[in-house]
Amino acid sequence: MKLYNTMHQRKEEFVPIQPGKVNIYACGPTVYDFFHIGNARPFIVFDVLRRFFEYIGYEVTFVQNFTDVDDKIINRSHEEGRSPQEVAETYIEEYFTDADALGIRRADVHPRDSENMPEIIELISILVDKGHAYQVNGNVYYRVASFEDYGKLSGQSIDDLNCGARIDVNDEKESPLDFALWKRKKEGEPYWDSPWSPGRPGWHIECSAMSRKYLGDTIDIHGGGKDLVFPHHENEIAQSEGACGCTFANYWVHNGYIQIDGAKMSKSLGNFKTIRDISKHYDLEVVRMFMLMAHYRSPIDFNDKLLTAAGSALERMYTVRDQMLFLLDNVDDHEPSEEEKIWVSELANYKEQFIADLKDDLNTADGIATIFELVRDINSHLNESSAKKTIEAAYSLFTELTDVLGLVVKERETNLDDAIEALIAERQEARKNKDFARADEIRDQLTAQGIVLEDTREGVKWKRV
RNA sequence: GGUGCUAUAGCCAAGUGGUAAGGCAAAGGUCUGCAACACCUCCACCCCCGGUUCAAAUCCGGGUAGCACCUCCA
Repeated sequence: MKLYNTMHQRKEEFVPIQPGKVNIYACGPTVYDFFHIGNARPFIVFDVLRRFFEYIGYEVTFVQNFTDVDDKIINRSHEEGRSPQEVAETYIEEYFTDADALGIRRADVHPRDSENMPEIIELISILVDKGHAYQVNGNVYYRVASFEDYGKLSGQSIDDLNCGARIDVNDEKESPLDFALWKRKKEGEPYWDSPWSPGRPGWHIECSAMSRKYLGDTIDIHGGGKDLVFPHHENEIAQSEGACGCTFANYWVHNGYIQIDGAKMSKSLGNFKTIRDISKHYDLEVVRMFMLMAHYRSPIDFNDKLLTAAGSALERMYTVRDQMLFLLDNVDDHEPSEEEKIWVSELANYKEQFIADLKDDLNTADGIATIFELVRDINSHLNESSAKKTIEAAYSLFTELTDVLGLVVKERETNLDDAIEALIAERQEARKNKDFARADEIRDQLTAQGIVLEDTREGVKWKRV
């Protein structure tokens, strides 16, 4: 498995700390609102990374946090007139609603800041003891100058950063680059007791503390969106490595942005679209398809036209899946022919190719291309005279591959209203009597209801659109 | 100013030295009562200019255009 490691800015062969095992920490959402399509990308990417590692035989431990103590949540709670905890709780639930619809599996652990205060405070204490942090008036800051590797992930020197920094005025800090580990509470804010003051953690320390607690001092993979490289992940490294004196994460994996009209989508620019909004117009599986059709590090533009195209592509996968299920129900159980046996044995090439695609830095775009080659092969080889075993082999491979991507997950619909069944029967009767006007009338009527009819050699079929 | 990224068909998008995957859309065909699905066919001077090489979309140099980070942000 090769992964692009932001730390060294190149693809590297993945070597796990423990053979056969991989642990992954992905930065999760700050739960103060519905998440948007830009947030969704890393959730989907790391979900696929995890599924693929499992597919090729790794035992995966996957941790994704919820940031539930934060300025944005506090602001929101003031706006809504309820407690920060209630705001966080609400949006954690909403996260799962959207994530489920996107086919994102639950992490093994979804830790929250509020539930890990002892670990966060302990980590800050270690940093203070080691001289990497200092206290001023109940606030604790990280002393960036004490960590000589600072800037190694983002490829910048402390001097460069100092030079370009748009710094906030803060007399308490020794250097503008220093960042808060602990903030003394202000009026109306939630707080926890600590050796320094009643207050709350800064916005980088949680990930260091929770990664350490659940996965250990050194982990295999740490990931998130590209915009987290600096300062978030840079600061995490300073905290974690400053505290333990060892490497924090062996591989740093970052996904590219979603753009709107070529510009970054972000909450601050206000040009974002929430997944919840999109779900009103599209099945969210289409969004997943759309994301995976590009490599995770490429920036991708988002608009309705592209989403519609992704929907058509996904539909093609469903069509072949349903066709195989149909054949399995209707074909008799005879022995496969010699040609069929050869064809089945060659299916293994698709699997091999698919694995090679994803092993190359999780190239899902290539993986999907391979699946479409398989789709064409299936469509041109399987029919009502195929042997059941042959169809089963193709079906099993197809679902195996789409499962890795978390696509084609909806079950085939098999039930229709009696009224619609009756209409379909009436239409068949009309067609038999060459009353095509009536037949087309019924077909149009059903289309208007979202039921598309197809007259095939194997009989009439329907699907919902 | 510092640090990175991107530029491939109408649209999207893989491909990192051997002569352009895949999807969407359009066109022609087979199938169909007509459609739809499916299948077949068709669709690329790989941003520009130099260079290295038997061979470059792919490597090197120089341009041009766009984007991002350095500030909360996936």
